Amino acid sequence: MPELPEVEVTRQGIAPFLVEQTVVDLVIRNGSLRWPVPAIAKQIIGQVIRQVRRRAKYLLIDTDAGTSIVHLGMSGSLRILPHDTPVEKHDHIDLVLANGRILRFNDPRRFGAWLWCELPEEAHPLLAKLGPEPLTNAFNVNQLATALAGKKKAIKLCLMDNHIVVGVGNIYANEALFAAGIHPEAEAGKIDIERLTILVAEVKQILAHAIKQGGTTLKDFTNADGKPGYFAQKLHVYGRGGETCTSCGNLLSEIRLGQRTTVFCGICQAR
DNA sequence: AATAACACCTGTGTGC
DNA sequence: TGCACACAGGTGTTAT
Repeated sequence: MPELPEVEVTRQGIAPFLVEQTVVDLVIRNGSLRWPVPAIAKQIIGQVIRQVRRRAKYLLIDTDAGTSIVHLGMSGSLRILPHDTPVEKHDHIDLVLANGRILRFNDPRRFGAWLWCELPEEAHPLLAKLGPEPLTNAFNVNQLATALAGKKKAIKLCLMDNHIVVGVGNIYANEALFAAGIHPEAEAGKIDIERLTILVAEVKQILAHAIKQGGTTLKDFTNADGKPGYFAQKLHVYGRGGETCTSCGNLLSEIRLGQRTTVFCGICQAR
């Protein structure tokens, strides 16, 4: 489900209900996620939540004793609900708060994760090797050009590589390349600096705009209040293979790159 | 070292 | 109606 905008929308939605709250319980109904939810995750019980941060697509729930590392995978969601809300299918975990609310983790495919890490979490293996955040100045054309130098694989695969830049998944990789006029199969190391400059700007612009729109709801993404995102209405290529290009009217091409559906305009994104 | 393929899992849509 | 299959917003692990 979520790429960076959806995770950030989730963070913004849940944070006000969590910060400064005491955790009363952690109910694990099904700890069989991508990795087993460790027993030590219950260390959060009795702690006060200090802040809720995001690194890449990971949500970090900070307490004085440690940090819960939560990932939504492909189909995960987090909702703030009254503590007595009936449990539905795939409601795997509840973080129970002293204020009578719960943070409920639902994830049909169970590709998500709920881990625990003693500070500092930057050293955690999952987070240690991540590239720069796309919405910070650490992601810029110099950094990108350096990271892509000599790379022979397709630019789209590089955009989706967490070592190069985090948070850009299949939807926004397609959209950013269309906006920048770059063919998704273009050899990453051979793209000129002018194009890369545009690409960096488009990645930032598209992600920021998607966050403002509440994220992209393709099927079932909702924010912490249960409301969908509206960015899907602004998608130019994702999910539109065979339809007409919004810029030139040409029929959009659809291929597979790295096992992921890739859509582009052969005219606007010529090699 | 870099790249490509596979793995995890459930739900949904399509075509027969 | 049933069944087989392809595909879905991610990413760590394994193989080439």
